[in-house]
Amino acid sequence: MTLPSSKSRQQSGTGGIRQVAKAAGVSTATVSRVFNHPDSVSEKTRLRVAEAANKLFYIPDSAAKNLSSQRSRRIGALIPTIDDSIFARFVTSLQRELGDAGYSLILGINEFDEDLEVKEVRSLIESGIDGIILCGERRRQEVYDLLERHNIPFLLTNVYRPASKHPSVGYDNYAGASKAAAYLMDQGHEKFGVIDFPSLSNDRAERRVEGITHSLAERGLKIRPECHIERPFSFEEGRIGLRTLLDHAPDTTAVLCGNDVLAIGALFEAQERNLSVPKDLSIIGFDNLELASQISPGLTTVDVPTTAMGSRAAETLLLMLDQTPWPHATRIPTNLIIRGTTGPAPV
Amino acid sequence: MTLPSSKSRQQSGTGGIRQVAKAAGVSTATVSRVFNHPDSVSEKTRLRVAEAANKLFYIPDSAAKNLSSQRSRRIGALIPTIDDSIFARFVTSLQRELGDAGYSLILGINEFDEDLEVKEVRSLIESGIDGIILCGERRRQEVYDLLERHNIPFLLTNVYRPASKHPSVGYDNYAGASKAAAYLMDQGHEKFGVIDFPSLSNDRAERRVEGITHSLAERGLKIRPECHIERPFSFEEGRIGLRTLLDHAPDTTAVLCGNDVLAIGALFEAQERNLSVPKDLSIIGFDNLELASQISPGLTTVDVPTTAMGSRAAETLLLMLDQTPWPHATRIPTNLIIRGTTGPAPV
DNA sequence: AGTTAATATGTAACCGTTTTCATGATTGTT
DNA sequence: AACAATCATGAAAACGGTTACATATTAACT
Repeated sequence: MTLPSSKSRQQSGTGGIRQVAKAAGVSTATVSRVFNHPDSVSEKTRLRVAEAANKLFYIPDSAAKNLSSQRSRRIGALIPTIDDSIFARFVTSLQRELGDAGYSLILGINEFDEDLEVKEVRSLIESGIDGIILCGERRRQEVYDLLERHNIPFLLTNVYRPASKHPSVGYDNYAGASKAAAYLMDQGHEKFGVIDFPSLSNDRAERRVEGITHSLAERGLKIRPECHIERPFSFEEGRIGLRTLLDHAPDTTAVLCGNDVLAIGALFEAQERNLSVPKDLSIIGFDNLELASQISPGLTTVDVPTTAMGSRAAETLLLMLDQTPWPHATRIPTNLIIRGTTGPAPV
Repeated sequence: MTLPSSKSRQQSGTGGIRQVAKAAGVSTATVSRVFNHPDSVSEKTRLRVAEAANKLFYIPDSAAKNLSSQRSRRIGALIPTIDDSIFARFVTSLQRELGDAGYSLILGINEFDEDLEVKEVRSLIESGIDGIILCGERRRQEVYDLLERHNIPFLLTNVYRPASKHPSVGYDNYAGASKAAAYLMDQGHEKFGVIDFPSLSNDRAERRVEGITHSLAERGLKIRPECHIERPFSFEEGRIGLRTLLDHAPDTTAVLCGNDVLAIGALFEAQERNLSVPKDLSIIGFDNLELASQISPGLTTVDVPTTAMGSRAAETLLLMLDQTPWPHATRIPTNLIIRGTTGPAPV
């Protein structure tokens, strides 16, 4: 007497789709079609299957789908931080657009740590992604190697680099910063200070500084090295930045900051020192956070439309995944917003 | 003469693992073991397989892995926004902790939209997750139904609910807010205003209001309905909130805000109206953003250690996934930070 | 050496979908 | 009415791994 040899390692026949198929009295193939090619199924069957699926709260298993279709519909985003409205809005926008297209976003936050970025890209690849969003251009070569080796489409963002071999969607840090510098020179300023991220680890900051330097040079001006302060990202650091700057160069009349947080920190410090802004000192930021318009005086800054950048980035990456021709570099325009922290140089 | 009926829809025998197996002269089972249970394979074979895998740049296919192991090592987080330092830090902390444990985080941002949350939970389940992090307790019942039906462990965060049947890790909004109210009453205030999120769609806001109401009631005070202003999240809305409040009740001497952004907006409005804070009006926030300590006067607020909450949440969810007993409710302590926006009630 | 226990490997079922091909049911054409 | 063309459905083979069980091999005792 032989029992049916039960070799199964798990209960069998559990496939959600099979239950739906049984409930609707059709084959699994038909159920699959109802969801993926509804037009190829007769109205009657479609309704019956839909009803059965509903009743059973059927949700297709993604691992099975992924395996069968050979794509994961998942996209990774490697970003330095989300505790900064600019990146937060960027990620939000990415998530919305990619989500609408049926992709989910996997986040890797590296806090400006390049080695961590390498680790994260490796883990993203292992976890199986269809494409990846990067911020900025400068990073460990290994990241590019890994991505290319595994044939994963990727897109640089927050940076506009038409000359790079990699596609990009972003704004022109160089142009934005030089526009700001030009405006301050038009107001008669000659003694400048710069407070920005450490540019060694941040190519965007570096580009901004280049923009400023170049713009000043055109009118025969320059920034003394001691007037170029590099500080990490926080209001407090902006304060420290201005303090350091004024210690070294008390005659400074205009300060260009790499982002609004540093700028607002600097503004607070100026106010605490009873410096009148903009009468004694002009301050200019970069990003245009909501806060910039709410403090008083309002912060003059360079507006960066991050949400738009997110949409364009998502759009572009989706084209890449589709193998549809995509724009190699998309430039998101920046805009100088003049408010109350800037004015004519003191006489 | 019959040809071998070729029914395959794709080229066959492509499984990366099979190539490795062939190259190393072993079975696929052995290759799998080399990667997942190396101790069960002899040294000699292990080396041979490892070499073959290396030579072929073998990376296991995650979809196949997921399908066969029935877990994805992916965790979803459904949060209202990341454009708020509190949530940004929370998510950052989650991502770090989960990442260290080999999980990736999939983000769903719903902008306080409950219907969107339902959609996102559905899409998360579809995309295959092992567990999920939720914020707050109140939401569409459907979310809970879906999660339970699909047997997905989930954890409520940002909320401490020992009495709920669902596990939670968070702070006590009720206690935090009543502590703040008590402090203001100790300062002699009697005419209160509240500016918070719309509590209908936010149980945390509701709990805070309950805490305040209860705390006031203990001393025979109450908040008139027209002094309870509900506004969405932004500095500008905080301004509008205070404007509305003072229109309805110009004699208000203390304002409790549901978060620092609303509170700082209210502070800006007060300053613009030349109300002296805290002499004429006391303002208190909730969250303790960096900005709260930097503006002047510094904002009195309730500190919420979000980063710690993120770690504990990650930790707890991992225990749940492991089926190791986990704490049903973890309370993250809040702390009243007294700064310059609060003081004795005007005489 | 003979028996037993432990260890290493192979075989094949299974995870839950998608899709190719075959078949059966309809419809349209003359 | 006969035949072809179209449409709807089903059967079963993939997708690339993991793992229960069987089997072959080696080590460990009497």
